[in-house]
Amino acid sequence: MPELPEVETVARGLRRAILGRRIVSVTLGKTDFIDDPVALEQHLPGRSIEAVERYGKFMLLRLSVVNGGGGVPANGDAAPASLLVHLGMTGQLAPSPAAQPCEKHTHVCMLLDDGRELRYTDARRFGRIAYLTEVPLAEELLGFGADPLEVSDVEFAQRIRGRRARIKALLLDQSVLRGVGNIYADESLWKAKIHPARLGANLSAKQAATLRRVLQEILQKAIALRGSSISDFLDAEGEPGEYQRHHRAYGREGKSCYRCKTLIRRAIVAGRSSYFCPRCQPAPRGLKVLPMPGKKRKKS
DNA sequence: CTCGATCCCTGGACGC
DNA sequence: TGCGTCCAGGGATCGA
Repeated sequence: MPELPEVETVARGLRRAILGRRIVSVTLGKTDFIDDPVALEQHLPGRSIEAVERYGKFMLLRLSVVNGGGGVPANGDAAPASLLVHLGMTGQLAPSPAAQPCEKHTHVCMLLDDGRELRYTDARRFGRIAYLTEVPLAEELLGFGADPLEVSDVEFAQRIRGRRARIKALLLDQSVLRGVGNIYADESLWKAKIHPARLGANLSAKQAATLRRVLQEILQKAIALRGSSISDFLDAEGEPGEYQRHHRAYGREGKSCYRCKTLIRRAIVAGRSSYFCPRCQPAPRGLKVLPMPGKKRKKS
């Protein structure tokens, strides 16, 4: 489940592996998660990858302007463009030798000028790929919130304490903060001793400041350990991350809290499994969060 | 504004 | 072994 640290890890790996490489040709598999598949086939070949950036959970592969020997390219690629990639739940983007058989669920193959292929595989296809020129890209990125690693104390407090939504929902909301997902939301709330169902507006200034600080510490540490590999996250070198060993809340239902030994519980908050210590992270008064609707099925 | 429900998708876990 | 069922979750969307 690639969140900010995992995406940052992949982006760093790609920078080392494919920067400056030219895309020779593109082969597509299933394309229902690609904005405009034809645009990839038309506009990627001939361009080189000039930069790899991360924006929240997105990666941005900056493409060179094509200038094939003097004239304006026939396909109009004389303007800057980027390949926007979201890994969704199960997406992987990594180079492989072209001779190596493709993994199952490989949906995009970009042959590079050094005999490798940059391949995108994604079993569930919750990811997204889009070829975008400058203006559409800028519009695309407009709606996103602050970078959690950069956000100031004041801005963080404004974005959180000005809202009556649950803090868990706010942390997951990409228009509030870009890049935080379920794992790092739960980890930071545990470390800050804040219950996920608390309302943003009800956090004290001190709690908001603590939350911002621990969120940044956790994200930095997770990046240093190359992300969390829960089920199938692999970086651009095909290696798993290590941060899952440091999880204190996420996925630890029924295990004892590292601080107080109370058993970690799970509840659905903001529509997501949320793990917390019921003692360290006291529930807000009047909380109506059904701790786990049992085996709730579709209503009959 | 905020909420929950629903859908997308497949692999893996689990029950029988 | 093999089936059926449930579940995970980021994000879009829609109705309450």
